[in-house]
Amino acid sequence: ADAQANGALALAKELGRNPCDVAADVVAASDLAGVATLDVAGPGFINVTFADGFVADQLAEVAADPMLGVRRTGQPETVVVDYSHPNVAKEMHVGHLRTTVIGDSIARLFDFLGHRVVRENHIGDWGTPFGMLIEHLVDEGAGATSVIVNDDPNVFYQAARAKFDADDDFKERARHRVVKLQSYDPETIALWQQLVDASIEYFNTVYRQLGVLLTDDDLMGESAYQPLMPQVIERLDAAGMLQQSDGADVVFPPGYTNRDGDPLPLIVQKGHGGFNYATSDLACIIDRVERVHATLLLYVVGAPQAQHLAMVFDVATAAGWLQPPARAVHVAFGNMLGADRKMFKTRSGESVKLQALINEAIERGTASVAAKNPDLPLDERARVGHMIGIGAMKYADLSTDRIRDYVFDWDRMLAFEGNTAPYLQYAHARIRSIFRRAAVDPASVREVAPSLASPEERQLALRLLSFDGAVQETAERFTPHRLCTYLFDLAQDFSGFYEACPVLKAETDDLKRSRLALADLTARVLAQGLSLLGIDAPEQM
RNA sequence: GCGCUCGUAGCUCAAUGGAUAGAGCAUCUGACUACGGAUCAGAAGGUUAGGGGUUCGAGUCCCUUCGAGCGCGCCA
Repeated sequence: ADAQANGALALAKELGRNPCDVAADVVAASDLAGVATLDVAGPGFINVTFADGFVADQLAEVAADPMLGVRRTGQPETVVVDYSHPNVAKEMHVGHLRTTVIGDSIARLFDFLGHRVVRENHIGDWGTPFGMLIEHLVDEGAGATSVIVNDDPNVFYQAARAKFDADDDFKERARHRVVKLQSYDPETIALWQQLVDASIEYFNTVYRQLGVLLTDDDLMGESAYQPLMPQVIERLDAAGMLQQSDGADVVFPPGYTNRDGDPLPLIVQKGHGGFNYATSDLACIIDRVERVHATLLLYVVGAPQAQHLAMVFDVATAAGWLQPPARAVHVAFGNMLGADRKMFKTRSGESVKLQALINEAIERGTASVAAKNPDLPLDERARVGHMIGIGAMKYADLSTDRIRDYVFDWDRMLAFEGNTAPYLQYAHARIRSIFRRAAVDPASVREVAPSLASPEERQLALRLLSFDGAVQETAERFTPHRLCTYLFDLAQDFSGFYEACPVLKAETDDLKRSRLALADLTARVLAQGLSLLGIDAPEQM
C-alpha cells in the first residue's frame, strides 16, 4: 500500500494531476480489495485497515516460519564486515566498544538475511612500533608477554615507549629490529609472534565476555596484507595515477584540499619507502574484492576517519578495483560521552579500559538480579547478571542513531523502565514465566490462529507482523537502532496486551490458547531481535 | 581558512520529503492486594538553534547565520 501511494505520487507529478485524485484511482485498482479497506487521507497518504481474518492468517504464517516472517529478498551477497580492529600489545579501550558491538550486530543481521558474511578483524599487528616492542621483549624475556594477557597491555607498551624515548641505544636497536621484521627475519618473526599470540589471547577474553562472534578465523591483521603492498603501488603506477610529492608516492583524488587550498594527496608510499595505512586499506579492498569476492564492504569505523576512507574508496574506484556491483560503505559512528557530555574519560583524563567497563557492567547486572530476584540460585544469578549487564551496555550503544555521539550512563542503561535491554529482557522472561506457570509447551500453541477481538490483541498482532519491515530497514541503512526501536515498541505493546487481556485466566480455553500463541510469538520475536543485536534473552531474571 | 558531522520537550532519544513532530525518564493525576508492580491508563511539557528558499507538503532537501564536536602530507 505504501508503494502504491508513492507510485501514485510520482504518477501525479508526471501527469500534472492532483496527487489525491491519482492516489484514489490507484487505490480503486488495488489488489488489496477483500482483505483490507483503504481510504485516501490526503496527497500521498493512504489509510489501510486489514481485515481481522487476514491479520490472523498472516500471523499464523509468521508463527510457523523459522524466520518469523522475515523475507530474504534479492540475491545473497558476500558481505565483508570490518570491525573491532584492536592493536597488538595495546589495551582495548572504550573506543573499541562501539565498533565491536555495532559491527557484530550488523554481521549477525546480514547472516540472518541469508548473505555470506565474512567478518574481518583488521588488528594492528605491523609497523614501526614493533621495533621497540620486540626489543623490549628481548630485554625482558619471554615471560614478559604474560602482562599483556593477564594484566594491562599498556604497561608493556608504555615501558617500551619510555625506553625508546630515553635511550638512544635502544632506539637504534628498535630501528634495526623494524628492518629485520620487514625482511621476515625468522628470529624476529618468532618474537613478533609471541606478542601477537599474547594479544590475541587477551582480545579473545574480551570478546568472550562481550559475547561477540569474532574468532581467530576472523583475524586479518595488517601483517596479512604486506605481500600485497608493492602490488598496490605497481598497479596505481600502471594506471597512471601515481605522482611524486615531497619525496613520497601519492595519489591526488579530485575534490580534496588541504589547509592552503592545494590538492590533498593520499600518501601510499612514504618518503623513506615505507607503506602506511592508506596502502594497507587499498590492499584490503583488492583482497576483499578479488580474493574474497565481496560485493559489499562495510567499514565499522569512527566518524573522524570519514575523509580518509572517502579518499581510499575514491582511489580504489578510480583504479578500477572497486566497481559495481561491489561497493564500500563507511558505517560511521560518533563518540561515547560521559555524563558531562565530554569525551568519556577517567577522572585523571585517561581513556577507560574496556575490561574495566565490562567488569562494572557484569557487577551491576548481577547486583540488579540479586536485588530483584533473590530466590534465583547463585550460579543462575551470575549467568543472568552477566546477560543483563552486558546486554544493557550493548543496547545502550546500539539503540541510538550511530552517527551521533551518545551519553554513557550506567543508571539509565540498566533501568528496567524505558528503552533499555533489561526492559526487553524482562518482557521476554515474563512470557516464559507464563508458560512455566501454566506448564504449557510453547510449541503446542504454534498452530493456533489467534483471535484479535480486543484492540490490544490487534495492536500486538500488527506489531508482530512488522518485524520483517523493521529488520529490512535496519539492514538497508546499517542502523541497529531501528531494530531497537521496533523491539521496544513490541515490548510496550505486549505490556498493554498483558494488562488488558488475561492469558491464564481467559474466559474460554480457546481464548487462552489464542493468547498463549500471541505471547509465544512475542517472546520468539523478542529473543530473535535481541539475538540480532548480540544480546541474550534469559528465561527468567 | 577549507571540509565533514551534529543541534528536536527540563533530561535521554525517535521520526523514506507526508496526517495534529512521537517515545522513555523526571513531574502531576488515577487503576488493579497484582497470570512476575521491573505494570497499565491519563495530564502537562515543542517557534524542531535563528533566518531565507525549493515543494501540493520540510525536523528532513538547498542557501545563510549561530553553537558544539571532529578532520585537513608521510601515526593508524
